[in-house]
Amino acid sequence: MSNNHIFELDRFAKMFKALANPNRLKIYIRLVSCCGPGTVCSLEEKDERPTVGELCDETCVGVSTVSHHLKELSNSGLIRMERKGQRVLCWADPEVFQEIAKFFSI
Amino acid sequence: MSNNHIFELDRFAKMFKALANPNRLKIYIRLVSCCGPGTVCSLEEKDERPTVGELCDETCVGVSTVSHHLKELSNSGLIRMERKGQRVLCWADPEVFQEIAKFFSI
DNA sequence: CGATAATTTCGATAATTGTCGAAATATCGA
DNA sequence: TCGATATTTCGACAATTATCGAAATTATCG
Repeated sequence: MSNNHIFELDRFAKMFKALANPNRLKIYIRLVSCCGPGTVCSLEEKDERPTVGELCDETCVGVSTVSHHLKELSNSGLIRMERKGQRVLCWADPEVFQEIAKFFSI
Repeated sequence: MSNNHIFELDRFAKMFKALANPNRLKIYIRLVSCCGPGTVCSLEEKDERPTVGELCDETCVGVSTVSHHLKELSNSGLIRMERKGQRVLCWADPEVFQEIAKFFSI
């Protein structure tokens, strides 16, 4: 942030936009808490990754809305999604998380 | 983030929303680079704080738009503004910056 | 194949946003 | 008080967004 990087303004703005909705932020925090850097999930325990339906239950918002929010989080690069049979597993991208952390470091 | 805080979801979402527009993000980065934590400006050299007009020149966007963006950044808590004669000085709130940094720390 | 379950897409609607130029307001200096 | 400069407010408009339920899609299991 404070260094003279040619800065990927639009990319970061897009990520912040993805975090600008309380429901999406809630989802993202949920995904970081289970699958962020430093968690077991981010290494091996991929079973911890929640599905779309589980996130839907937790946020108490319509499933189509959750699906839409997840797509936006995914498009911004913050999270990843992968089909596993009938379900789609979601997790926060640890490297991108670190990138933002670095953004906010002096 | 990873600790069990009762989390101020809406407040943070609002701050991220303020950063979700490229022009506002640009302004915020500008204000952090001169008036953020660790900079001289945040301590004593308050003369470094840019005015609305200066930010307008740097962003190449209409003055009313810049004024509007600054208000939004200010409303979210990210920046502070203070009238000094004819001009209004702007700077990033160092404590809030730290708060976000902490948010993105493990 | 047919039924069931999970997820996405579609279509719609109300609400919000980014931007501008013009007008209004505030402050200073002479 | 008048004129110049800086900033905010106003009014407008096109674009985007959050949300929902219904329909379509994808995958699993008998």
